[in-house]
Amino acid sequence: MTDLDPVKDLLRSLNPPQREAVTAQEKAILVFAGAGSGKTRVLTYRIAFLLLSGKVAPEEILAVTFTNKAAGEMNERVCALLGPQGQRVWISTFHSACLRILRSHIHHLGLPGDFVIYDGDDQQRLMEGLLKSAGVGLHAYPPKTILKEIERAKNRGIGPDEYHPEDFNPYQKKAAEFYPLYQEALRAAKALDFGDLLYFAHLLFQRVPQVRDYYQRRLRHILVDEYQDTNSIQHLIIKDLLGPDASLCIVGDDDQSIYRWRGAEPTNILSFERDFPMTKVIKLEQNYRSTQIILQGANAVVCRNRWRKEKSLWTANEPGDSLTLFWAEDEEEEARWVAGRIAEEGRGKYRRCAVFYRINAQSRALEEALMRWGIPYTLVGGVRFYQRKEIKDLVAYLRVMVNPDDEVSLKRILNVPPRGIGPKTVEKLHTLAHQKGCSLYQALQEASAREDLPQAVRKKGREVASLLERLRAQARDLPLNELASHIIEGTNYMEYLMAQGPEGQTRMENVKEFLGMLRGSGIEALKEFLDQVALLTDIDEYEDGVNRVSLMTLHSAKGLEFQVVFMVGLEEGLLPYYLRLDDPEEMEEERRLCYVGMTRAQERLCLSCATRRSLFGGQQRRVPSRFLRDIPKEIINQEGRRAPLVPSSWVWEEGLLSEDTHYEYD
DNA sequence: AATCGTAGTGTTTTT
DNA sequence: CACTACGATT
Repeated sequence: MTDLDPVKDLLRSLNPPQREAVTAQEKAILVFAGAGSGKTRVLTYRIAFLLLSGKVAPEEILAVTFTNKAAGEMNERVCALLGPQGQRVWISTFHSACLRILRSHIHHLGLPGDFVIYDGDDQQRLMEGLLKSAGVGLHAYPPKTILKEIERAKNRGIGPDEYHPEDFNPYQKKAAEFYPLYQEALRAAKALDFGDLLYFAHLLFQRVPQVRDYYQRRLRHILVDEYQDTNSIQHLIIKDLLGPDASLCIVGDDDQSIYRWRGAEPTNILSFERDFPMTKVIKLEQNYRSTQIILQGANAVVCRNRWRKEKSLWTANEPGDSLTLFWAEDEEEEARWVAGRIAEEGRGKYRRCAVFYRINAQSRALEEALMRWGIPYTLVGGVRFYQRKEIKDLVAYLRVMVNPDDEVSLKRILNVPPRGIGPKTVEKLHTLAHQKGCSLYQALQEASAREDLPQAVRKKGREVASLLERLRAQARDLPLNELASHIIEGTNYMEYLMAQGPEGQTRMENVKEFLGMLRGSGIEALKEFLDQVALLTDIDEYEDGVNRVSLMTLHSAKGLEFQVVFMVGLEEGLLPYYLRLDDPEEMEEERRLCYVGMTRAQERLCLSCATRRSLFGGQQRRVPSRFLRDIPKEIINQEGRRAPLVPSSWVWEEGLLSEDTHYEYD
């Protein structure tokens, strides 16, 4: 029987701390939510609770999630609880939220609202151009490294004029030099990079108080998920948005912080109470997801971290089966074992199963084995769909339709497919643009009228310019898929791909798939599409509900759960990854990564490692991961061959196991 | 300007 | 192994 009071009805299914988190009235609420403790539920119920109280309107709530997919799911769940008014709650990622804010207010900063978003690839091309024209060697100063420094600065809210690192290393020196130039180039291209989306949002709030006040007045409740993975600038943005009377509820788990390398500051959550003195702290420690044994194993791994908030996750679930460990000869045997095990465990219900690995390169052996067993699978991530050359080419065309000033995109397509506009011609166009102080696109328009340019250049220029202009006119109101078809026809793109042999075949498939994904018509729909594409993540593309095994990296696995989980490659150097062994803090993050993977499992957790593995070209002898060693052996059931016990005298070839890492199985 | 071949290099995780 | 950069050739 359901209660007539919807609020009571809502709260009945929650445990006491969950209920407390949902109903708390404090201005600052910090929820430590262990893995599988129902935090998404708490967040959605809290939103529902606020709305049902009748004192809060949907527009007054902002919920920030980590991925677009999570945002979409939360939106669905809120709507399921409340009906259509749930649609009006603002649920979004940091990046999407900032994008929306900037689209309507960035003009206050003297930037146009119809900017495009540059991804890492675009950033690199842009930086490459700057370095080249400044005569800086790309080998001595890789664009990537410089960009990393700049991004680091942006993530901490440091602008181009304030960037003066104290312990200048050569890269930082170059970064300091090029940061302003880079920003200028972005501005000229009417583009913002990922970092800018956050940095400019913060800048906007700082410089233009009336915009900040508008949001502060409007937003009475802000909720943030995965707070352990926020960086400084995101923390600042939350503070900007939070008005004096608004309440902030953050949810997170320091044990699941796995994005420190990307600038996330777990201190944001750990020192939250210091930032907001009257914070109400709630701990969700009951796990509803996993068996006791899975939890015990995961805890054994993570509790060895020194830098963590003490907590005790427990479950009322069954003890469950032992963890399974398989010691393979090499990665192929490992993959065969996984496939065989899935055929058995999955019993045709493949969607129950997932395989996690540290790096994408590991997926290959698994794919081959699964294919051989006839087991359907989906690969999350890897070479991202929108990162593929052919797709990026088409996206570049579409971008130029919207924003001809986008120089990186224009340069990308100027000679794709090849139409005789090589580096020399581009150079000439560039000088022309420089002389006239106009954009490359305008220079292209004018090229045909210039007597001082060679015949060939004028002709080619005229052809491309008129093609692009024609398409641009069509972009105004044509359905997007038709527009894209016109691009393909107008450029003979398919013929170009066809000439690339068998590889071109798959590319053509991709292009066709891309065409199928285009919806709507007109320039506004196009803009919206481009925004979406820019902020898409691997996991956003992941479609659950299909009956397939899921293959993904441990990072992508965050936030998901599966009945049966396989974690492969539990070896020193792979997990923990060899590049992160020296720094103890990074080492702890590897440990958390392992913990995140393990806690995704509901019923069964199968672990594996190999004694030999060919990776990066060569074959390497491998030693089992120290994380395996931390799991009490009473809960491990070794399958197949008995594990080769690892004598402490084994020192890994590359010296990754130092002598003080006493390494012994008994 | 385009294309093909070779040599050399460096391999994470992603908004 | 896969990718790129660069150089020689068409």
